[in-house]
Amino acid sequence: MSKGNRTRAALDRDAIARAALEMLDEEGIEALSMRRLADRLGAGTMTLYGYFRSKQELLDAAVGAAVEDFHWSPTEGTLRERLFTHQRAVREVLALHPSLPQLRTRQAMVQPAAFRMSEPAMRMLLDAGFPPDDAARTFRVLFVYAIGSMLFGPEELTPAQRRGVKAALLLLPEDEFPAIARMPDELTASMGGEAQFDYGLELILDAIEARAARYSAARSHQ
Amino acid sequence: MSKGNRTRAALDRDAIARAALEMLDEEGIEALSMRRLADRLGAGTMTLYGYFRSKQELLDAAVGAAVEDFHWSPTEGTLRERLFTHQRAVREVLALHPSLPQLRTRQAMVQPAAFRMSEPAMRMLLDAGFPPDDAARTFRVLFVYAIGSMLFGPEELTPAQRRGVKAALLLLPEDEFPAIARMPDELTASMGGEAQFDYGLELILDAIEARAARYSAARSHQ
DNA sequence: ACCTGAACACCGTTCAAGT
DNA sequence: ACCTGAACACCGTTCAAGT
Repeated sequence: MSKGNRTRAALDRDAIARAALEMLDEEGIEALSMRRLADRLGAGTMTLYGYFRSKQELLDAAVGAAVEDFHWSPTEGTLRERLFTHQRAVREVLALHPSLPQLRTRQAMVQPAAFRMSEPAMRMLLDAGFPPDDAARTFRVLFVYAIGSMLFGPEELTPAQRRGVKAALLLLPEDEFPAIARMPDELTASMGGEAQFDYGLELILDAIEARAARYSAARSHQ
Repeated sequence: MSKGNRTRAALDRDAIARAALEMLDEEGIEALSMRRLADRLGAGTMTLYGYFRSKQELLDAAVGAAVEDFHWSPTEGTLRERLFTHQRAVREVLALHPSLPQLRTRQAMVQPAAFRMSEPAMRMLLDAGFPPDDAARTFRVLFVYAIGSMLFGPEELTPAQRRGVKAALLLLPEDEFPAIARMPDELTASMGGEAQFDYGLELILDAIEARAARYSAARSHQ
C-alpha cells in the first residue's frame, strides 16, 4: 500500500495542514511523519515539500488550523463570569485538538489566529482596571494554567491509570510519606479532568476578582 | 568516531540514566538517541538494552535521576511563605533540568522520588485545615502552574524572540486586536522568566491564603 | 510549474552471534 | 554473564529527474 489510500483532493497548504492536524489529534505527535501524511493524502512524500519548507513549518500551519477552532463571543456578567466562560472556551479548543498543547511545547504560537484567544481576555482585564503589565501577566497565568492542565491531565485518569498510581503510592514508605500515602483517591482524582480544571480555574479567579476589586476601588478614589 | 569518546566508566542503570539526563538537559529531548548515548558512554548501542528494556524505560529512569535533585527543607513562617519557598524549590529543580517538563509530557511521574516534591506541600495544606480532596486539588494547581511555566516560558524572552513576537503583533489588524496590538512590551515581558513565575505564584497564593483563612475560621467555630 | 523516486544520514529495536 | 554488529523497518530532507 503506497498511495491512493484516500481520494486525491486538491492539495494546498490549508488542506495539508488540516490533514496533518487530523492525524496529530488522532494518533499523537509522535505518529505524524511526512511519509505517512503524504501517503494518506495519496501523494509522494516530496510533494509536501512543495508547500512547506520543512516539517516544522507544516506543524506551525497545523497549530494555525487548530486555533481557528477557537470560538468565543463576549457574554454578559461580571469579570469573573466572563473570564470563566472564556477559559472554558480555551479548554474546549484544547480538548478538540489534544495535540495543540504538545505542539505548543515545540514552538511559540505566533500564528495571528492564536492572538484571537488572548485579545478578549486581555480586553476584559484592561476594562476591569488592570494596568497593562498586570493584565498581561495575569492573562499569562490563566493561559499557562489552561494549557498546562490540558497537557498534563486533559481527562480523568482511566481505571487502569488509577490503579497504576495507587500501586506506586502503596510502595511509598508510610513514615516518609504520611500525607500522600493516605489519600490515594483524592490524589488520583486531582490528576486530570474537567472537575479539576474548574477547581483550579475558580481558585485563580478568586485572586483575580480580589485584585479587580482593588483596582476598581483605586480608580473611584481618583 | 565511533566509541571511546569518553573514558569508559563502570556501567549500571544509574550511570546510564545520569548520562542520558545530562544529554537531555544539554541538547534537548529531540537530540537524545540510544545510538548517540551509547557512543558517548563508549559502548555499543545494544549494550544499553542490557540495562533498560526500551528507550521509554531509560527516559523514566532519567526523570527519576532528575527528581533526586529536588531539595527542600521545612521553613518557618506562614502557610503562604512556606508554600512560596516550596514552589521556588520546585522551580529550581525544573530550571536545573530543563528537560524535565518535556519528559513529564510523555509519561506520568510515578517515580517514588517525584512524590518527595508533593509530600511536603500536601502536608502543609492538610495542616492548614484543607480537607484532603481540596488539598490534593490545590496542590495539583500549583504543580500544573509550576511545570507549565517552566515548559512554556522558563526564561525571559531573548532579544531575538522579543523581536519575533513584536513583529507578529505588528502584523495584527489594530481594529480587531485593539488591546493586544498596543502592549507589545508588556506581553513579551509576560512570556517567561522568574518575575512572571513569581507574579503568578503570588496570585495563586492570594487565593490559597484566603481559603486557608476560611478553613481555619471554620475549625475554630467547631 | 508541479510532482516525485532514489539516496543519504539518521532513528529504535530484534536477532543471532561473539567473548 | 555480558556485550554487540548486522539487519529491519522506519525517519526528514537533498538532489536530480520526470511530466
